[in-house]
Amino acid sequence: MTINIDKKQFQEDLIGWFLAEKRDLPWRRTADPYQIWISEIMLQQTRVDTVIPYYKRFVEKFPTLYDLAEADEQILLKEWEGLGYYSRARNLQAGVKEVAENYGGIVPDNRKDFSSLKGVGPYTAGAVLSIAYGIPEHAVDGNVMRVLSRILLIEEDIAKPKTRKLFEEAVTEIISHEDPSSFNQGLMELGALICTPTSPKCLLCPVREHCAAFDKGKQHDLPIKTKAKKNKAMQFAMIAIKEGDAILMEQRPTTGLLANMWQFPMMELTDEVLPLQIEEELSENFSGVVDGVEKITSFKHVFSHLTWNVDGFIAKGKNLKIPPHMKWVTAEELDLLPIAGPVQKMKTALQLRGDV
DNA sequence: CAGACGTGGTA
DNA sequence: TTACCAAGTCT
Repeated sequence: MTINIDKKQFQEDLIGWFLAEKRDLPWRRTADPYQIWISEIMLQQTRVDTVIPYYKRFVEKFPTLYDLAEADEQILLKEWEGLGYYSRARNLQAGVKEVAENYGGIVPDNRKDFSSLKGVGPYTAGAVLSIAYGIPEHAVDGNVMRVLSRILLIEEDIAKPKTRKLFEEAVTEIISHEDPSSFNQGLMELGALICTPTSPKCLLCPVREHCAAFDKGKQHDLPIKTKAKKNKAMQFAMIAIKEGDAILMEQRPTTGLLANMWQFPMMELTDEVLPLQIEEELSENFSGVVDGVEKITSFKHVFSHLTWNVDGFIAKGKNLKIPPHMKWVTAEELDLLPIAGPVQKMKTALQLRGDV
């Protein structure tokens, strides 16, 4: 591709602006590749304001790479609770363990080795290598594609995986070799503060004079991005089964949605269900007695790709035979289990009633 | 490659 | 309310 900008001047304008205007973020106060790695994983598809408190707690709880490598997965997931995309946490720990075991605890300083780690894709590899080690590697995220699509007037669909390579080539071409860290971060910071998806602040832009879209008045038409499809709805009954003070919880499978997280036992519904039907089905499933089923709440939880419509019930259990992925917990133990959004809503409903 | 994979903020 | 988004990666 042909790039019609003055590279040297562009780098100077971008980096100069970044160094003067950059936000004071927690992960910009460390030079530790491990901590920078954590920040990049947390920031995937997640807002800066959301990440800040999680990042602070996380590095305090797991200050060194070895602290995380040795951490119990339930503790780890509990720290990640509410951040979403939970496989990021488990992949991060898998990556950290590999560094501890195979790299002497030193985060690899080259793309080939670092990219081989779980959860480290092309963006994260470039981000950590450039920010932590000052290596001139591309780090192309959504911000960078939006910013460069405007500056270079690139009209490819950024929703297509193939397009990212085009931007990686562009960055490789124009990245500063004197300060690749500020260059990459500057591109992203510009996307976050100035070159925003809607209403870009072009009059405040430090690289306006390099921008082909601004020159042609097309900044509002870029980037080109095909829209996502809408998600599907599912119906569930979520049942809080109590035997005395103990409450029954189940752990989700090790793969897929909310992997290894905990929840109140759930039944997928095909249509409207009555408390009596729930009693029958559960009594049969647990080879015991489940009765006193009562609906206590109803809510909707929207994930990125699907929606759960949940009816929440309470019930009493006697002499239940439970499978290995379930366990009885006290209210205190319940607070230690990692649970995701919909389960949080159910737990809140129970707490309001004084049931847990 | 298309779809799975969370959450909370904003228009 | 609907839709889109925000520093992506894995299968």
